[in-house]
Amino acid sequence: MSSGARNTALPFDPIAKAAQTWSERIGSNTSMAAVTNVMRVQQILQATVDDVLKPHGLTFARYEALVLLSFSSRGSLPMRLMGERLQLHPTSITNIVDRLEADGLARRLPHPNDRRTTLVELTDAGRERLTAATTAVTGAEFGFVGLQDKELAELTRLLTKVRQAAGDFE
Amino acid sequence: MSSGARNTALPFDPIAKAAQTWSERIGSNTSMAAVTNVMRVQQILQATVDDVLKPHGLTFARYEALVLLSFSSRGSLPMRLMGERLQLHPTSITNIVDRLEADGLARRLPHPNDRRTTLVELTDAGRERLTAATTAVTGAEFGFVGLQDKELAELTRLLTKVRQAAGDFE
DNA sequence: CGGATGTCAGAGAGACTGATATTC
DNA sequence: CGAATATCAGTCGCTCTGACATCC
Repeated sequence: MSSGARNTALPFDPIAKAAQTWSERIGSNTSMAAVTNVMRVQQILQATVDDVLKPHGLTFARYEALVLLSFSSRGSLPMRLMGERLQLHPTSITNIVDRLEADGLARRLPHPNDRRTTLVELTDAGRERLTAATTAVTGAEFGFVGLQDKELAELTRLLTKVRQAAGDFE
Repeated sequence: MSSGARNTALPFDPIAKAAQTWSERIGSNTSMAAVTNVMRVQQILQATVDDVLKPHGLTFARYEALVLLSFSSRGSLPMRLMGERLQLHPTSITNIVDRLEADGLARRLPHPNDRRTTLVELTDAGRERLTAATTAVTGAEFGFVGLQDKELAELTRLLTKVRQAAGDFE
């Protein structure tokens, strides 16, 4: 994770070049170019955000979990619900909560009515850590550079459409 | 990899909901929403493409490497150049080429002039595998659904702008 | 009983660091 | 000599599958 292969600034866009060769030899390339771009931009954003969060002892996945917990109205969330919102496998949630708990940022609680369920809530340390991390990550604009707010909104609109078509939500 | 947490189709968009809460409590959320969308769409695309490629014994990373090799004019590429084009760490290239070679899809060759350099070229089996995989992956439109060609092009334009601003190319 | 919830063990692919041999 | 190329060993964070205990 983090820095990656970002030392070399190529004199041309390798993805655009591949897209052109693709269209010459294979055919329509709009999907292929879009996919490659999503993959690469995700890689860039992940590396940047993780770099920013590293001094705070967080990864983006854990940061997202903290944000989610801080947004819950009751102050705690069942693990199952966390997995649903973050679109993560139950074992991934277990893993993330394990690490947050080991760092003293979150705490497991028994559910009052349903003993199958485990609730998770932020600790005071978790809240403080989240505040500091949020300052850092918004200061870096989440690694997002080069786009105006209007373009960011358009990007969000297009990607949301994809998620909906893929069945992420209704 | 592959399927992931895609069983649950939520009745609402969790990312949009988080973005709204974010703007109420923290402030401007355009970067945050865009980043989360990129992360999630990448996850969806990766899972879909890997599922399609699995019967062909390939991952997206290996598929990309095969495409790159097939696009080279001389029929072979130095490993260093592969890393540059695919934006991958040298050890990742070693890893990928190891696997392609183990599957008989690519072959290492000594460089005629520079004995530090290792060239990689496709085998006939690699070319055949690539053709079959390309048919499969284009048939699935690389997992990209819900967007018109025009929107795909716009998406590519925006993401390319991000990559350029991030210093991927000049 | 069937279904839901969370955990554990094990595996996998990808990416990193640090060290190393070889060659220019 | 320093710089470049590729490899190897080890590590890490994340995710998955399959099995399991517990509880509704």
